[in-house]
Amino acid sequence: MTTIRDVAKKAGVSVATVSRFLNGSGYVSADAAKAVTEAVEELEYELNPVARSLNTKRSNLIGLILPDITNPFFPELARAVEDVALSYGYTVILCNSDEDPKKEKNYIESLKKKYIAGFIVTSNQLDAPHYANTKLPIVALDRAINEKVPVVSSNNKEGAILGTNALLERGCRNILFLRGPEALNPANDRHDGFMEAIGKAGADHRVVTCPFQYAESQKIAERELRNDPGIDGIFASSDVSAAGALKAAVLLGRKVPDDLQIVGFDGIAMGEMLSPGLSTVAQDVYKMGAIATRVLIKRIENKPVEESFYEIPVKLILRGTTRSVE
Amino acid sequence: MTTIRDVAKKAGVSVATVSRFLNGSGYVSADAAKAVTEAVEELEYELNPVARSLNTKRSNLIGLILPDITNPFFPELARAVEDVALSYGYTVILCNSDEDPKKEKNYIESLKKKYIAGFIVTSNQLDAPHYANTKLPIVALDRAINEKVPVVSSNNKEGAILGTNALLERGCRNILFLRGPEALNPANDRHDGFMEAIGKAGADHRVVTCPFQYAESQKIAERELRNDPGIDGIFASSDVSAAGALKAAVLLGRKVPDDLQIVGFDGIAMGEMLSPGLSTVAQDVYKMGAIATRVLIKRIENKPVEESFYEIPVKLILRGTTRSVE
DNA sequence: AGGTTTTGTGTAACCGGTTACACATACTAT
DNA sequence: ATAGTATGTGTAACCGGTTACACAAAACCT
Repeated sequence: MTTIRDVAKKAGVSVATVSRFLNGSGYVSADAAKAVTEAVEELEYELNPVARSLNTKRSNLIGLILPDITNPFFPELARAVEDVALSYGYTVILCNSDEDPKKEKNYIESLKKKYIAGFIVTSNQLDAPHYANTKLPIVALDRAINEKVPVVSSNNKEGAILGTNALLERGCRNILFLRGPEALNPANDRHDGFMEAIGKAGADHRVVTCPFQYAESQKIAERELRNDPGIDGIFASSDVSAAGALKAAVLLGRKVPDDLQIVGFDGIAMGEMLSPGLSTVAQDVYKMGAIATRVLIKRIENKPVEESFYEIPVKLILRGTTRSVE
Repeated sequence: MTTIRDVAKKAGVSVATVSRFLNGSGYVSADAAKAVTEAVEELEYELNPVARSLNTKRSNLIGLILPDITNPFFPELARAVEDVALSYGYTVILCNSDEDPKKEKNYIESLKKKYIAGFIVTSNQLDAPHYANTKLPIVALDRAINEKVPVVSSNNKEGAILGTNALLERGCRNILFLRGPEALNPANDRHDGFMEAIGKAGADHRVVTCPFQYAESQKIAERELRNDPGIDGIFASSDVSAAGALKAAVLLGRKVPDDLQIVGFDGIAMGEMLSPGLSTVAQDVYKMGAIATRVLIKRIENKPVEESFYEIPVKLILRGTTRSVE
């Protein structure tokens, strides 16, 4: 392996000059620059990032902490993070936290020892005191940690209004809202949006808390549909819940979208595979990940960050679980 | 930050002794061990992995190279890899290759500089010459690189026989097989299995190549179903293709499973959300990832590896797209 | 001309570990 | 008693970079 000393010798300069040239720090004459460039070329020198890390106490590692990559929401996020990180020369470390603060803390501490450059943290938990102490650059998705940590999230409230109105405009007068867990910021924002839209329209409605899990959602939807056969619309706070509701409706023999219309939230790929295809309020997950990563890298590189709150617009996608509006 | 020198001073021994104790290498007396243990405790010393890496030229980083984490097959795999890696003290780096050999090569070379410990490589491409040169431990999923690289894969042929027989046993006499791309090992094994089972039964059949993509699969299935209304069974080489076929069938008004039965392959979570639920030959993706990681870590740690080929059994999951057998 | 500032470079310490080697002592075997 | 092995420890070089500091030459002042 060729080292910086080999390069220095070949170029007839000192290692300090080589290092300065390579880092663009300090003064280097044109002659020296040329000699170093040539030596690097000839020796096919490549800087050793570990040696560099050891004394700069920096690295190009980014930690991506998420509850579970298996959750259909996260792969696309991870993909975006990795794409952007790669394009800036960073490497992504995958951390499944299972929402367990202990696991999160372990990741943070063990990666800190590797001089990790920063973290992108996705969690459903509202608070996480152990992040507050961390001096490292962090960007959060969907949750506020403190004022100094930039947050990227979807325009959840607007999205819920969009979704609710889609049902109202298509004639729904008795809407079941499958809201997500109270502990989740986004779920609460969506709830606010739903209430606002439904309040304006003055339509009948019912709100039920429902985890973002398929089987459980199906069970809850079935119960609600049995209890109140008059329900003519379901707005679910996640596509997985919507899929459960759709399954329940089909099993109960409810005609979708003729008797019952359904709108989900998230826009995961599965939506189009269902029959009928799931209408949904789609988040631009890729964009969320990409922006979060760009913001993080700006922070890491001490470049100015314009804002500390980024709201990504959502988009209504209409498929077969809603009728066309007359 | 406390260093090994601080510990040495506090314990009244040399740094060499501390290092030997910490690594369990060389001789350390009981007295010295005790003193070092106490000093470590009191100073809350934690070893710096970067400094260690620099001169051992080793690390606890594992590279996970896969085509695209967004593909529903991979999140579970990634999860398994990360779980097992974590339990052995390793850290996982996520690499989306897009099946691009250039990207793969870049990942490998840039991670080599970080003294990465090994790679788990998942790819659909059959060959990858640049892996052959790498001296690093590698474990492959679903593809052979060379004799020295252990391979983990599903029992694809058996699975295809299982899936095909499930259709035959339920009365299918004219089966469409949506086979995957010729370039993929697993797809070819599944094809072999299908041909063997169908040959034994002597049933009518048709084989069509079909990418593992939803929209395309739907189109192909629709075309085939129109061409031959007598098709009473579809065996798809992936669940995504099966989902496309199901959609096509529903849109054409074919009754599933009464007129047409469908079996997929993979066992992704989406299968149960479809209506009717998708019968499928499920791979134990988590297990594949877990085994691959354990084998890799054994190789990294120079422990003996029993085999070089691990075949993970598949499991038939029957849901609504197949009838119950009389 | 002489003083300042800017430009340019090299030496050597340092980041925080590991380990080769030399040396010392204790235990065995003959 | 004596060589030979096992046990135990410390010194210092090394991994491959970065950077503080000292110093020299050139460029810019007034």
